[in-house]
Amino acid sequence: MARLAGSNGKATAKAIHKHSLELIARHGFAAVSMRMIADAVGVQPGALYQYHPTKQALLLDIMQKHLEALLQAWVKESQTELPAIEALERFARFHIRYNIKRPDEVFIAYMELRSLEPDEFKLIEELRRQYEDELKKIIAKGIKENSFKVEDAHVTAMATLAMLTGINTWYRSGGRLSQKKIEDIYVNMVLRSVGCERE
Amino acid sequence: MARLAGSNGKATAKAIHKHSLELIARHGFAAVSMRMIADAVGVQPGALYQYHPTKQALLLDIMQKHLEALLQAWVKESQTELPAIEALERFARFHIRYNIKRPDEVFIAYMELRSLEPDEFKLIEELRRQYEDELKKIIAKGIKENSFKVEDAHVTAMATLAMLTGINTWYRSGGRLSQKKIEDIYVNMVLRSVGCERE
Amino acid sequence: MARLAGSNGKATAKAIHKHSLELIARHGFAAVSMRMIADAVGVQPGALYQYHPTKQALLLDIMQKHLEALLQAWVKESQTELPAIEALERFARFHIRYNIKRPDEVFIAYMELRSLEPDEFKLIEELRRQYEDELKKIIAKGIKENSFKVEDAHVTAMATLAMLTGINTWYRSGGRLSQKKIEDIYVNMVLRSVGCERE
Amino acid sequence: MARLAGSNGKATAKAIHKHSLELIARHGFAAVSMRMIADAVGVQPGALYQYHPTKQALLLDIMQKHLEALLQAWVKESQTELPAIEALERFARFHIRYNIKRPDEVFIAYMELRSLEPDEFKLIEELRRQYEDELKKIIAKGIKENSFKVEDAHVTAMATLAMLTGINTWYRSGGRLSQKKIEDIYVNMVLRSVGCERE
DNA sequence: TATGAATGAGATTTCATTCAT
DNA sequence: GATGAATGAAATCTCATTCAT
Repeated sequence: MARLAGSNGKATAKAIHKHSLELIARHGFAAVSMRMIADAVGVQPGALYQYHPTKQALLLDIMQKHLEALLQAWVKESQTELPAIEALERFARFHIRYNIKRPDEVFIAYMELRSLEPDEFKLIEELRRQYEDELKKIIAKGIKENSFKVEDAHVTAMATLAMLTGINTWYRSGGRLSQKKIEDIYVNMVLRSVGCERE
Repeated sequence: MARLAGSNGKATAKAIHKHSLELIARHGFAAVSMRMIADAVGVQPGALYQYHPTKQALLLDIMQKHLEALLQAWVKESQTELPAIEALERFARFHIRYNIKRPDEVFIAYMELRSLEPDEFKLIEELRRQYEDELKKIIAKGIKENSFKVEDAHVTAMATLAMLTGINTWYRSGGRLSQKKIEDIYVNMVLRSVGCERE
Repeated sequence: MARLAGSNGKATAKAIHKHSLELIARHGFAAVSMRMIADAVGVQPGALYQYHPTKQALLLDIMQKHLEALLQAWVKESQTELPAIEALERFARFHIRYNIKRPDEVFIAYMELRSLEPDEFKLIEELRRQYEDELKKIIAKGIKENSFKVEDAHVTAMATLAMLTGINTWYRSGGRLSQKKIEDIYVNMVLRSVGCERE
Repeated sequence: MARLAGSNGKATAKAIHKHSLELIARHGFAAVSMRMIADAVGVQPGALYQYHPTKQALLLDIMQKHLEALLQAWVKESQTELPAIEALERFARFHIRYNIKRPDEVFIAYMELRSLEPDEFKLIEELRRQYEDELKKIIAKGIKENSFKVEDAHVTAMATLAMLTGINTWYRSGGRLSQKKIEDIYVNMVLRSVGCERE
């Protein structure tokens, strides 16, 4: 009918974001219908189009916001003057902590790349590349400092990221291991894998 | 119309498998229609139902066949009496070699779990668990033999698999590094990450 | 929000009329949405309902205003005491001149009759009939005066109107022929077609 | 569900054509929904897409088929060696007879030009131009033969066509005048309008 | 006088699936 | 073994309209 008493654009926008996130992470973008999202939000499907012109645009918004927030959070956390070993540890801990709290965003950013149109894909890939570069820079520094013993900087970065991000495939909060413990285990594995033993 | 001269069930079955694989890997199960598959195969959509009772069954068939073949291939390759270090190296090399040749199957087996019905999911999860157990056994052995220094057998197995399977996210045949070289780099990282330095 | 500083009802009403006219003429009533009109005017769709209770009413307003203005203009132009030949020429020149300046109104009045509700249709048809009757009266007079040689007054009127109104289907201002020249050509054709030669 | 016993593609295609024609002529292309057509035909809306890939394509098909049939019919009817006066009469009679039997096609071909996409429009315009050229050739011949007295060949052709096609706006079969009588009246008006008196 | 948020209905189109042939 | 014709349901998106603000 019309505008409901008490209805509020900002609140609806947030609700759409939240429920899209959950639904797309659980079922996949292609398997989630606008009706499902609308039902979750508590509006009619047509109302969604006040906030995103297409279903695609909704997906792009989710991915873009996530990656931009990730980058910004790392920029805040990182310290340029750190030795490579400490920088790597800091990166690993940051990555685990940030991602473990946002499993849906992380999952979507990785799984739904194929659902993007070419231009959208380029945009997201660029953001992802920027984040990967942060790790590559640390590894390159470690090599130059002679603190890391690795065969190939690029391969090492990819392998490290895969390992760290992989936590999300099995971690459930409240499980056998505390988050802190998991962080420690992974940090040790990562450091050993780049050939730097800590006693 | 009736059966076309020269039409052949076995060939059609294979073609369906091949094209489903490619299409589902590229676009995702939910985004692939039976018509798309039929077009790729060169038949009418109805013909697909001679080979798989539903679209779901087609997906299950693909995933099940892949995991069973993977397990069987590993059984053939593995040697029970090997020391853990060598067994881990053998496993890593096997995993890389096998998966790098079958990116579509691997991708689907990982990505489309959520597209399965509960019963189908249980079946596939059981196969996946069997494969993971092979790696866990090796790690457990290494711990008992005192050749590995790891904090947690389960976490180590998960992290190792994530690292190895992650190759598929960036590897393109004909790239900068030969497959052999990649194998070597990853084997070294894996061995170092479980705390066992070689030479 | 509330009324914008500088917003002005009269100006908005005029803008709605102008842009509706253009859009409906170009795309057809059914193909024009209230949103399209609102965008062209530069307001939100809801604002249109301050001026017309429904989309239908907007269309009726356009058609009615046009036909009433046409009739009034002819009343002003016509002179009852003229001989039929001169009256016919005057009518033809008037019709061409008036319509050639208002292609959108003419087009809509003819094309969108079917978009009207029965009652609206009756109202518009009555206005149109009044205008046709003006021509029929002239032709009847010419027959009585023996200055026209035609087989059927009604058919002649219909044919003449079709011919004259047809100009709008091909005329573009600034074309090969001046408006004056077109008028002359058509007047000659019309007069000849009712069998009255002028030397 | 599935193919119905006795269902037949050719018959359905014809039914779609017939009912689309009627509905679009009555309500206009934009105001006719695929569901309306499907209901008239007696199938589900989806079934229409076995015959035309889009609603647009259905419209184009109707217009193109009509204009091609019109041209072909005229080619069959025309005789190149006729004097211009007789050729014009023959054209006028053909046009009236052909169009009076197909009011829906004629109406759509004229009214729905604006519903076409640019490429479709070009295609239809070209066919329409070919038909107009047939009349223009006759008029040009009459001018060269000195049997017509007209000011401008193009304008005369346009005016003549408008007059003739205009019959469809008021003619209803079974009305006051027989079709033969209407033909005669219009032929006389047309001939007089090009300045050629017949006694 | 106008906006901003929403509705409920309906538009075109696609889909998995069926089954007579 | 495969086609050709169709279904019934659902998808994305648009629309006229409403009404609190």
